[in-house]
Amino acid sequence: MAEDVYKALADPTRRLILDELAERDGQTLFELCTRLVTRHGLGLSRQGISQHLAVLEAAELVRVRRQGRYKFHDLNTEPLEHIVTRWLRPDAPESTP
Amino acid sequence: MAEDVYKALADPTRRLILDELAERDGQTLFELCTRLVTRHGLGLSRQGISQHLAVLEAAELVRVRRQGRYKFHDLNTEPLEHIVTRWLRPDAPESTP
DNA sequence: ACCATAGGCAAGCAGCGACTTGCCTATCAA
DNA sequence: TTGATAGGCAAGTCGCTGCTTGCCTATGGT
Repeated sequence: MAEDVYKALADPTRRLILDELAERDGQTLFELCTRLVTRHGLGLSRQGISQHLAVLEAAELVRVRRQGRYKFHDLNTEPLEHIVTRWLRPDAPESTP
Repeated sequence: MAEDVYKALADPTRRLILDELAERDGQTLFELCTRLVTRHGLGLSRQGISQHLAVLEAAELVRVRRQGRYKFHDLNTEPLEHIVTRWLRPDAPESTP
């Protein structure tokens, strides 16, 4: 659902995960765990991050590709486009010739 | 705070309020009440909408101008710009010459 | 002065969501 | 095959938040 995007972005930890993936795509769950702890100092269980990734995946903000026993996560910014254009007024300066 | 924008957008009722204001700026609380009920069919108390407006106002998505006993609400889309550009990758096609 | 309208404050309830803990499955290396 | 690594499932706790109800303030009309 496209409506899940707003819910997915509501949590600050999920936004940090998106930040991490924006910086380096294709990270696995454990990579994200260690980087979130060491770089952002948040103490969170592995399961907590896994659940956050599930939400981001449901919102299609994160795409997943499996390979062996690894599961790589890629950022997908496409759903973000719609959430701004929804409320852009028709009086936008660049749309008026 | 800019972080409040995500929280403000998380609720579907608040998004409807933004829709209403995008269509017609400068509505008062009672106007929004009646229009949300009649046009979108959601049964919500006046106080509920008032609290939603407080959240939107804190996120600076809605600006307020008082006049007599009336309080008019205007949409402000400016905070929306940042929430997309935050995760836009540097590999954007239009930025590469 | 009176009453109706427009809005605000505060307490209370109920449900969702974030997080943990414990256990289970699957893949790779030795 | 055994053990270690990568990840998943399910139940349970706890706090936040959306919503209601009741009462209060202030402005405007008559």
